Amino acid sequence: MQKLEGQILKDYELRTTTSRSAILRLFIKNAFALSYSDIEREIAATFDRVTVYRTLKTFLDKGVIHKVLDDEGSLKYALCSEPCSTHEHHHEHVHFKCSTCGHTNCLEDVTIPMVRLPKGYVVAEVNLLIQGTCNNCQ
Amino acid sequence: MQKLEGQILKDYELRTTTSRSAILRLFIKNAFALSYSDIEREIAATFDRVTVYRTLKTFLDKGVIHKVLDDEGSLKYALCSEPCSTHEHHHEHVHFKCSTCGHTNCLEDVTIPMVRLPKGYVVAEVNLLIQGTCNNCQ
DNA sequence: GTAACTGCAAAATATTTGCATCCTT
DNA sequence: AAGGATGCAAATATTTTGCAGTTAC
Repeated sequence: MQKLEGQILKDYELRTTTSRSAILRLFIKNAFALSYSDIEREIAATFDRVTVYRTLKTFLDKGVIHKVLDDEGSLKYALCSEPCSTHEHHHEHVHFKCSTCGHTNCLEDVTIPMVRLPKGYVVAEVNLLIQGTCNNCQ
Repeated sequence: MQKLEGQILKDYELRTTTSRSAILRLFIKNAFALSYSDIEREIAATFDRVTVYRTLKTFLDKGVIHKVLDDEGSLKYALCSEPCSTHEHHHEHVHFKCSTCGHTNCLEDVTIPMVRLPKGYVVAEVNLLIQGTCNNCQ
């Protein structure tokens, strides 16, 4: 079952405020990554731009959400999954961007195969962005 | 041997102008990916900001350079290698960002292993961003 | 000569900061 | 009550557009 926003805020020791709850709810409702403007589009009427910026920053700092790279270079954000935030060593992210529906989401179950790097390189973190067509848009 | 900027411009059927040559020379000189501000820092005195933006756009459109995703979400650019621009099917990029020196470069020789995706997903393009320590910074 | 490129000014966007007020705990 | 969060105003940064003058071919 999906966690509710109140619980998430409590878990991360964040105060429950209207804007945080609303933004979190957006992330919960949409399974895919949201850009700043996605969020603003849905919320701007209610909350100040600055609040949205600051809330995202707080969530990032606390590890509630993480950055998702878009192929165009625009940044998006997505909720961190349980393992992502609790296990220190979970330093891999696989994101899939569907070129049809335009949505980007995390593929939690996909693991990145070992990559052979040239001598002398040490890997700390790996990010994989895959583009193509998702199962819904086939 | 490294190609010279004049040759590159000719290859891509672009007019040879002072700013294009200068910006290309920057990319040739630096083996790593450059952000817009990296470029401006070195060039701004000589060329207008707008020219830099437009030149980068032209280079992107023609395939002279490609976008490099940064873990922070800031965009960088790097020269396309021969195979990158000539072979239609070269749709893979591996970039390595060293957390010590901060440079990001393309690992041309590294190929991305096949990734097993859930049923229904079709892959068109893959981007891998690896972070860690590069061979120089060990 | 002509189409393409550049620089300047200015518009449009995006992001950050300071501060007074309000709200959660 | 107190510290943290918000909203507003405004500063700063980033990117885009229009247009007139210049340049490569």
